[in-house]
Amino acid sequence: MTAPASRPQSIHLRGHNGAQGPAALAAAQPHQVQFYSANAEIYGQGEKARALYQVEFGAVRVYRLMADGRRQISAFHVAGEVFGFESDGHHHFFAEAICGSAVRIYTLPVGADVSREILPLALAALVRAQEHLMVVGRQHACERVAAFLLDMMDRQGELPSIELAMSRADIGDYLGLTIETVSRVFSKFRAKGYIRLSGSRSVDILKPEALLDMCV
Amino acid sequence: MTAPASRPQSIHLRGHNGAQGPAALAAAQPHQVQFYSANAEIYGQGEKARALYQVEFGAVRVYRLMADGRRQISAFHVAGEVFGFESDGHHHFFAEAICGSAVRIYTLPVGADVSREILPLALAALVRAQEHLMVVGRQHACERVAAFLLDMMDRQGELPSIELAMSRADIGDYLGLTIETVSRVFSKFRAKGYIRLSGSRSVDILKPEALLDMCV
DNA sequence: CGAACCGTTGATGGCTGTCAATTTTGGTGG
DNA sequence: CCACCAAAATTGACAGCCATCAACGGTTCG
Repeated sequence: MTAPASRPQSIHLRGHNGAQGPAALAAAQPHQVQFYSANAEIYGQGEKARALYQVEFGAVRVYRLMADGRRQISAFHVAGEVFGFESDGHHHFFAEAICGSAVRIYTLPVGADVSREILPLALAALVRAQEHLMVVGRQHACERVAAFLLDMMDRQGELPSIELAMSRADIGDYLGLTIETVSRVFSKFRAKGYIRLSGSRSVDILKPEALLDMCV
Repeated sequence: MTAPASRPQSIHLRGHNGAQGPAALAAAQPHQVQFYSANAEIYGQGEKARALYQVEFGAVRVYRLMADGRRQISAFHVAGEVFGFESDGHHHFFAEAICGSAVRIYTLPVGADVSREILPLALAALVRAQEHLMVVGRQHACERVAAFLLDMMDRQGELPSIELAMSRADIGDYLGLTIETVSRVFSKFRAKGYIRLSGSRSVDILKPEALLDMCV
């Protein structure tokens, strides 16, 4: 998982909310594809923002840090998804490649036509963020992990077998849990027969209904 | 706090991220102002969305419910702020007046010109939601309440004296805490001399630096 | 004046964080 | 192909924070 571009993950390009897909942003200016190796920074908090990013393959984490090192990942992005929205010309977050990844970079000619294309993407991101708030704010550890696994399954074509690009630490920082708690929940799900693990990053969802029930 | 339109809260209209204010959405169609009494529903989850909303006075909560009644408030909105963004033509959340409130309703002629106006508002909302994720996912109870109080102070013109429109239950559901925990933290802050309470909804911020320090 | 609601405070338990040790995994080099 | 190593993941013990349950005071409204 350290070698750049080592595993294209999933090339399934279905937009998650039906709002975004692999199609190019027609009105954006000529763009380029940039490769990032694992843990490479795509942009940093405070940087000037003048582009949008679309994952070609690989996976990206977008996060924020506190002074003492606590981290909150606000979103993961996989192939086809667009990220990098910012509100005042500056990035408020960090974005890093999780594994070797390719990202298409759209520079923005801040025009009305672009707004029309971008708005639905931004709104979808907003809804996702707000829904994730419910997970982090009001659900127990098991429910959070269940929601995460189902979300990942959903994004990888609803196949019952998923490949996680991210570590337990990433998952924990996404769900507001520690690595230990994430690990314990994985073990618990395995013991109950809900999932099967082949290595730590490969998960078979054996009983999606059981996981779905946990989300209430 | 129950009588409609009883207390205009703050008419200070400074947009929080500098991105939204009291100015009308120029390109939107003729609009109307609607009054809502306390706890009145403005829109419900699943409803068709065809409007944006701007608070004239009062306060609004936007939230989501789980089947068992757990609630997560994703945002509060006060005078001048715009809410009601949705991604696929349907509302994914509930919106209610917290106290008697007036809301200006903009019906949307889905055009490019409108997108240009709305996009910055949507992006600001996105950043706020993602920042709130950090609070809920990674901060302790005291830090969450401190962040909340400072945010409220910020929105009411940075005056050290703030009027809370919302109950402890609302605050708890916003911060991912119980009413008891919220109440305990308020008491703790009062004991430490960080705040002073005049009634349960009126708060004087005596040591904003102390609260700021807690947010790390 | 009583009922209902809201907020506060106390006692207790459980979930999850913390600390620590061990095992597994994945990668490297012989 | 196997040995070795560092990093990641798992598991256990324990503590602490916060949720839960409960009781009580204050305020509002009928």
